[in-house]
Amino acid sequence: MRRRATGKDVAARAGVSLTTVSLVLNRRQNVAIPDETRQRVLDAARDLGYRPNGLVRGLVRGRTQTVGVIVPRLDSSFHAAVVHGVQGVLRTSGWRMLLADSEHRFEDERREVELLLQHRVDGLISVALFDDVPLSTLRDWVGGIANDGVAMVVVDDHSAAGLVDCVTTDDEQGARLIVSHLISLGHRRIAHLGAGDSMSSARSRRAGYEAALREAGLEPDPGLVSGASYFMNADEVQASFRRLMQASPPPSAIFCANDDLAAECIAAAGAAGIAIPYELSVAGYGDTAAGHFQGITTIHQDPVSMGRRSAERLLKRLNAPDIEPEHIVLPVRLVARSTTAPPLESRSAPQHRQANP
Amino acid sequence: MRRRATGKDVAARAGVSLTTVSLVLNRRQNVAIPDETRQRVLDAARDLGYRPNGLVRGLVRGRTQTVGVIVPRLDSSFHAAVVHGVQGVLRTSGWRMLLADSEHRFEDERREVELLLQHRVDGLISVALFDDVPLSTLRDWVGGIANDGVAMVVVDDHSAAGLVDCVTTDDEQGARLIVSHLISLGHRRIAHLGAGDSMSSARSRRAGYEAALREAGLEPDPGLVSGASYFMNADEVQASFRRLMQASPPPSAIFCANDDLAAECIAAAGAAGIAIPYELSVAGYGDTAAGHFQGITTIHQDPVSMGRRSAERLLKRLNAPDIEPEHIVLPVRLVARSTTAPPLESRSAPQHRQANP
DNA sequence: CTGTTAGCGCATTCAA
DNA sequence: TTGAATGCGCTAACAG
Repeated sequence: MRRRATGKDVAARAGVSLTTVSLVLNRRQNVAIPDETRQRVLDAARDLGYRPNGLVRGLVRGRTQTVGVIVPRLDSSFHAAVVHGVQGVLRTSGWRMLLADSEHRFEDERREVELLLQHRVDGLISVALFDDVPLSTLRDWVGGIANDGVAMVVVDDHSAAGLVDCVTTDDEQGARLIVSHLISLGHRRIAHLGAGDSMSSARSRRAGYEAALREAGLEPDPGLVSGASYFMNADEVQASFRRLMQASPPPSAIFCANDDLAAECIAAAGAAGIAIPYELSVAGYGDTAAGHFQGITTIHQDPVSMGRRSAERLLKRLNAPDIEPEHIVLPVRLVARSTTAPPLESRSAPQHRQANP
Repeated sequence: MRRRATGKDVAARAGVSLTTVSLVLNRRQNVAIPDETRQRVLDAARDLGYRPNGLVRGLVRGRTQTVGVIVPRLDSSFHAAVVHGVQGVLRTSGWRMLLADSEHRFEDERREVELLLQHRVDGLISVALFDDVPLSTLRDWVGGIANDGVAMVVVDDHSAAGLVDCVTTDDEQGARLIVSHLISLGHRRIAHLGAGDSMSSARSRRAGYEAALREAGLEPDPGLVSGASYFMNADEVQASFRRLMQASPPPSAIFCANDDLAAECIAAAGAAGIAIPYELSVAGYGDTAAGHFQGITTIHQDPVSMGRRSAERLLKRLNAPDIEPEHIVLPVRLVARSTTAPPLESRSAPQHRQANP
């Protein structure tokens, strides 16, 4: 590898000082440099294939124009879309992105963030989803980072709201929309195959579920709630599904915390010989590819926008570090498809399986 | 933002010199430091929340332990999966990743790479897909980078094979597999809705298509090939589809260059009242979510492995810069699903347009 | 308008 | 074993 040309080399070749080179290359305003000189510098730089050293620049200027982004897994389409949104904003603003993933593990995230900070990123965007850490630990950690003066935005989780900027979608409203949809179809026994309570979006979806029931004069039945995580495998979903269906009376509809769970749920129903949506309605959340192609009734959210808004907010904070932390909530909308329908008993004459209300 | 502790601060607090701090923190072998001193340094660093400055480290050491990754679009599941594979390898090796996207535009890629190089990435992984630049331009560009002594791996395109390391899947073999599958079902008039010839994978798929035909003693008919890009929209696909179906005799099967094109093709067939697979077989390529959920017969490839292999190769080259450029070809396999079947004429007595299976 | 000077924070000689 | 000195490549004051 041949030695890279430095600013000094350019200066020498152009017959000027290092300062002049810097001035020309950084297009400083309020410093007028004769076109002739400027051109000599530019030519020399081109001839030498000069590439200003970004590390040094960052070192001297005290900012790197780089933001660190951490997502749980890059192969989740949701997270990839968030990153895409972030990238779109950063690119057009001349920023770079250091990307890391946490594999959903808090310890990994912590380590990765440490590395990002060592590399002096100016800001941090974290799509924070941990199912393995208490809220207080999370808040302590995030608070510490913010306290260090690092700009940070947390996406899709508002556990750290108040400490740093958060960008989420309106999970509670989404859940409310979908449960209200089921209620308006005539369902009264509506179960929730949830995702536990460690992630704020899961908590919000459950809260929306209960709120919608109460608004309709229905008392939430804890026996109709099951599930521990967004990422349960087929067996775990099947177990949860069976537990829910053993309630008495059994639910006529199940609202699942995401589309993947809904897909598994539908599979479990199929295995049990239960016809969807005729005997059982199933709704999901998130409007992923799985939901789309399988015609699952779901809630649409827009991860690209989430990324975009996060990046915009981060850039704003970097320009004005003292603004108050904000919680940005993006709207969602119901997408009614073919896995939800009126319950059996509200249609024609009920058969053996279900009693009349 | 409070001032960050520097190595000097740590040295002062531990009552040692800067050198000692550096020695301790970098765990240099062949330098024995008394446990007592070492511990004092470690404690001081912890107390001060010392974070070694990665920029300076990179500057002084001449390597940043960072690789630049450029993909066309992060919201494509294929590209996201590649990046995920790359990340998996980098993480476990203590490397970081600067990520950029090109939006499929050569000029953007060039600009982004320039920025990455300014930031002194040690290596580059490019998922290079351009439909807008001549092969020679591409090779000149890549050759220039390699010539500069920058380690580079190109993924999913072998246009630059010989100049830098390339990692692709066996596109030609994949196309051959799928066309052979169609032939073995009895098809003789097999069309190809291709993706033009600017991307090497598209060229390879077409080559495999023609090879399979020839191996079966069928002469490729240029009139049965259409299409200009992987990213044609519905209207464009529809136009291509119509053109293909106007051939005489019309094809009984269409091999599309990717699953999305196949999905559009199926939609176009639906709009034309053509039953799939009964009247027309359609095959895709890539085994994406669209293909999976729509039951499209396709070729499975493994983008995560592609990313993984690329990263491994890059790290190897960084440790041994003079190894010869290699072209790594990953295997693919046929996934037969429900959009392909024997052609109409080879079954029972053909009726006018529709018959009973 | 342009050159000189002084760091940025750390790793790495070379001495002690 | 540890410390003092040097330099990585560049920008920003400050002069001239």
